[in-house]
Amino acid sequence: MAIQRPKGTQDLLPGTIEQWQYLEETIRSVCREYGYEEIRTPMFEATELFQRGVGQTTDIVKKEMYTFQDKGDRSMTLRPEMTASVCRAYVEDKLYGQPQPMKLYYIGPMFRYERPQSGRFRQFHQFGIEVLGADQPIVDAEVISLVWNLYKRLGLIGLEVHVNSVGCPICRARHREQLQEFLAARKSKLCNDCQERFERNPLRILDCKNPSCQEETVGAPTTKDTLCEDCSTHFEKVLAILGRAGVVYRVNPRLVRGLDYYTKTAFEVMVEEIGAQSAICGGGRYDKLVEEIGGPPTPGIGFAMGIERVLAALQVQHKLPEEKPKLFAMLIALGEQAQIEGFALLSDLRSQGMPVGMDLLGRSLKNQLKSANRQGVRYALILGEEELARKVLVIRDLTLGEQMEVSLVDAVEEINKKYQRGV
RNA sequence: GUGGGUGUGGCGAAGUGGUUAACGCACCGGGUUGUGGUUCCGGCAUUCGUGGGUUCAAGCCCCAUCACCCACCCCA
Repeated sequence: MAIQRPKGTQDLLPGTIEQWQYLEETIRSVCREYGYEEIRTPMFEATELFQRGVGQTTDIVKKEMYTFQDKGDRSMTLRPEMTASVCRAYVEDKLYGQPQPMKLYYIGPMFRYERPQSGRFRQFHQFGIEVLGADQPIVDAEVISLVWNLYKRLGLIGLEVHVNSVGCPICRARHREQLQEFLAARKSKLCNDCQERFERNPLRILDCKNPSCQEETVGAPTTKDTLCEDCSTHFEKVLAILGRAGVVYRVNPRLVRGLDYYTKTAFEVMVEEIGAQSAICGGGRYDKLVEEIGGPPTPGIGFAMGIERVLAALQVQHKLPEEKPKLFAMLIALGEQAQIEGFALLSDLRSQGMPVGMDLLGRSLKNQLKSANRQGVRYALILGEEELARKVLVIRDLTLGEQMEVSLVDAVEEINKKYQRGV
């Protein structure tokens, strides 16, 4: 058996790569409009960065990291997410010394060692943004509204934006305590998974899909009941701004995010119809993270969006742009001399910005035309010995089935005219 | 890590023990000397993921193995 690509990775081939480019271009223009600048960080980092940044107790760190020893016997890890890296760069490159806040975005591959399934890969791609150095509720609203408007521009429908506040470390601890108290009596009625979650992550029980667990958690204390004054007003302000901006959201008091670093605002965007992994975006505020990895106390907020999942949603909703012909014209040269002259003509056309091609397989006139037609090329530029002798070029419109002759000296100009007209 | 499903040419897909492995699409070539899109003709799997086994005989049965898919956990 020939060598195969590693499990959970993919080759992006011509035909789909255009969809990626379209999505990336749309992302970049929305980011530009919101005043975000791109950041690129290494694809691997010291393992410790993720252990501290993402959190020792998370599944990502406990079982999903691609970790290896380098030749200097240092433990390195392929990045499973990028927030920790961006915060590391913020500290290491002293971005706190620049005008604040830093508004950054990234697009790139992430790596998690998991069993692949629909919408889940070992190498997957995320677009994300991070705002560092601003703690105002309006920042939270801007971040959420950026994704919202991106999805709107892409034409996605049927999305659900869930918003919650997980509070600061103080009220979060109180919530956890009250929740455990509430659930203690019902623990035996919960599913096995939830019984395990009881100690490790009781908040997650609220999110269990098991119907009986949902029943048992009715009336459980929510984050909303336990938020401190500061967290609660922050949350209210975020919601007010979002509402006025036209973002349709749902407050979901059961929304808890999996990564340890979140504080206050947490949110998630879901689409059904792309399979079990329906979250296409997740994010929130992380006011303690920069400090955690050794930087100055700095508030932060961001999100990560799964490129593959958004593409899947665009696909099922038929919102991807149609495939366009790659070439505008195809030169059909007959005879060696014509091939040499035609090749030079192509160079001229290309230098004017026109995408043009010619047969590279030595095919007959008939098969060259057939091939041009199948590729959806609009014009065939026929140059044979006869044309060459008369210093003319036949421009054949393959859509209309009509052709005209132009003198070779005027050819580039004539073709360019058609190109500019878009026909 | 756990459970289920699938594996036939570039793609889709017949075939459920018996001579040469349907068909469709795509691709390549041709239908007399330089004009495509329709049509016609031809080419394109010594072989059915891989390795064993059963049998006179296996793509079809058994075992193992690998790969992919889906779901759980969790997440983008």
